[in-house]
Amino acid sequence: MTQAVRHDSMRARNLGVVLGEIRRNGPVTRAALAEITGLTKTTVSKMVGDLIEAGMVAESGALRDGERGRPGTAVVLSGRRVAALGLEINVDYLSACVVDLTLAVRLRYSQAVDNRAASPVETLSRLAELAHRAVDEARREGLAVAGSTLAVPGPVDGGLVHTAPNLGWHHVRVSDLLDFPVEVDNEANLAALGELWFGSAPGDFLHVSGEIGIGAGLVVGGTLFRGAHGLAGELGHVVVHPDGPACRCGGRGCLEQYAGQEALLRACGLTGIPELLESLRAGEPGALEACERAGQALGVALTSAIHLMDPGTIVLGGVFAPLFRWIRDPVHQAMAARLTGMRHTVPDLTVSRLGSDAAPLGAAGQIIHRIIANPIAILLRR
Amino acid sequence: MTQAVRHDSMRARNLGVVLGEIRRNGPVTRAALAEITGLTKTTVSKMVGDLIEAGMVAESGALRDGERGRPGTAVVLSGRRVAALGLEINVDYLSACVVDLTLAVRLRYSQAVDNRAASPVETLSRLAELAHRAVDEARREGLAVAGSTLAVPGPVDGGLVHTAPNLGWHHVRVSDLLDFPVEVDNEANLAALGELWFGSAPGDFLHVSGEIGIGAGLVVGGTLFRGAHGLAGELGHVVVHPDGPACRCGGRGCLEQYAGQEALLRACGLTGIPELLESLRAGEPGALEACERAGQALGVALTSAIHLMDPGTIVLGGVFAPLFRWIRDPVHQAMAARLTGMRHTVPDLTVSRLGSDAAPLGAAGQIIHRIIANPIAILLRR
DNA sequence: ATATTAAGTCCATAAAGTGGATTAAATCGG
DNA sequence: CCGATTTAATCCACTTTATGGACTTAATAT
Repeated sequence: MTQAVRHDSMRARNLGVVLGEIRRNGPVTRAALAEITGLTKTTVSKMVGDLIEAGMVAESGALRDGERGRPGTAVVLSGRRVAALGLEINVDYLSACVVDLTLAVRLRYSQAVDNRAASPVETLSRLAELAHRAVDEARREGLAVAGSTLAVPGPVDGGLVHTAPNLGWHHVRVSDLLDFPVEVDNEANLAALGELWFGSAPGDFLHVSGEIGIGAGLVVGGTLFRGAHGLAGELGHVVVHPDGPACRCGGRGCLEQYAGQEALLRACGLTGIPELLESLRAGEPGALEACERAGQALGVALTSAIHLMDPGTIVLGGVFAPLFRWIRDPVHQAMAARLTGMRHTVPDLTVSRLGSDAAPLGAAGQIIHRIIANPIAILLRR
Repeated sequence: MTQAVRHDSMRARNLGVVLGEIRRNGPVTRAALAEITGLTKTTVSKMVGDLIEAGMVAESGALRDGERGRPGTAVVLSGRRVAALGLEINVDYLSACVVDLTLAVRLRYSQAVDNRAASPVETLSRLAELAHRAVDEARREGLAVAGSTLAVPGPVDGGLVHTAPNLGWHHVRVSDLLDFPVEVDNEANLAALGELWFGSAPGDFLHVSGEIGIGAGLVVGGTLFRGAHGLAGELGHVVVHPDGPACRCGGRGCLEQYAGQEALLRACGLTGIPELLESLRAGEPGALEACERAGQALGVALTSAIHLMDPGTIVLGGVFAPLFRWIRDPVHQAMAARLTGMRHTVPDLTVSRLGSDAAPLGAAGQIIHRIIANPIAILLRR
């Protein structure tokens, strides 16, 4: 439902529009912003002044473009003051990063811990420690951390982690166990947003994050698609073969049974992804064939996903990123053979540059993007 | 990208918010609207006055609710003046309907024509005739038709019908061949919206429209999901069996090859849906088994769709509506067996009450809903 | 050196919503 | 049955925010 607009919310929204255009259009003059937004120069000037005062925007010198007439002074986002904290809990590590308003990564922490062996309380208290360290260090650099988001490997509904099978979590309400406010979201969702904001993906893509399970995040028009209950994107359980091997989800022939990390390693008799990469580089036939098969299955599942969700491009991330060289062709062939009749073009198949960093970056980016869309909260805080 | 708000657009938006709440909350008093929207009574009163003057809202008498204090006078949407035209071209008929602002169907026209035998120009000139008749008759009843939408059986991108295989259309730009402005959209999309606004579906569902092909429209939070190029929802080509029979799309084992109208009839050796229904009612084993198999395949495809798109409920429409009695159980069983491990609940499986009327109703409803969201265009026209 | 052009600021004005006061029309209690 | 209370709707002076034209500033062109 659309909300009513009042004078204060009009101003709040317009501040967000101006700040958003400053972000999109790099160094811009106030006059250009007025043109872009449709607001008057007066209004834009006043807003830019407020944003500068709040430390969110800075003047970046005169913009001499060779045209005649008085040159404008361009403004850009400033990373000096406002920042956000991105957190991730995964099976064998914790990580945190601090990102400023320009989306520059300012701090990065990582800690190897086996979280399967620990209780949610233990894990979260370790995480809190990491988070406090990050916030303190950020403050020493003059950054004010305006919010934080936590990525967890499992479906999340309104701050409640329903199940994170690989962590052994059930019904964990994270906010009850942390001493600072945090938003919680699914790792695959945040990884897709990370790819959107920090990677090279355009505004429409399906990001496949193959970790232990296989998740996917669909971004359409720069917005994450979440479905009715926030459970969309479970690519790992798309049916590849209705009579295939039983899956831990209760179904049969799910993609995870063909292209999941465990299935992949089992198929070539290896114990870890590093070993698999080594075998692939050595050209061992068993490893190559296992990848070929996994790629074909992934191509079949992606075909269904493309018909249903119509993504712009496909970005392979997580463990599929290092394996890209070897799975690209089988995936592409399986898709091309099935899709060309219905669509003029088969979606591009690309690889994520971010790998496992995508989720915490997306987590921090989510806060930053919310601030840029609605900077009034920061203005009022001062 | 969010647009800047100015005084005029603030008013335009708030008018839409007020009108939307009048629609949602049935007969409401001005005071209640002020509470709901967060605007003041003064503002709401002024807007309701304007909307009444434009004939979009009417007072519906005093609302005596037994509470003490002065009773309010309730207002409701008025269907007196504003209306929209919904049009449909399908393989063997043309249809048109006029719907007023309250979503009451005021006029309905239908014409049996074999559109496969006709050129797009012929078909569209017949359609124009039907449309003009509808608009004239509506005017005689005091209705002003504010816009129209046309449903076609095939993917549409910005007014261009790329291919409508069952009509034999290729690259038809409809607006060039009609003498009145019309929006064009895919039939499955509009059928889903018809189900949303005229049927009994809640705001989150996947509407499956099985006609010659099998399409689907996903509605999330009352909004249709279209994907990156408007091609989302091609349920008929979700892969059920990667090595199954070849499909006209170039793939193998698509759902259409198991549950499409042609496959279904071929499996039991019958020539039409009426005959199939008769056989089913007579309990003939061949027909029952064909339905059982089609239902299982549909259940497998829906399982993939649910994992990927997380719909609230599933609504079966088109030819699946009359077959519902016989396919419900196999579909449900196939879904339940595969889904229960991952989700607490399997989406409800319901049947559409609208059948083939869904698309033209959705077409007209789309115009009405746009007017309700942005009534300023109508106010200015007077 | 002067004309022209464009950027940014100033200021009076307009548009729209706010909030408290007022009037209207009910119910409640004695 | 009448006054007190309560809620609806309207009225009006005021606030917030954006507008638009005038003005100032700083560059290029002639």
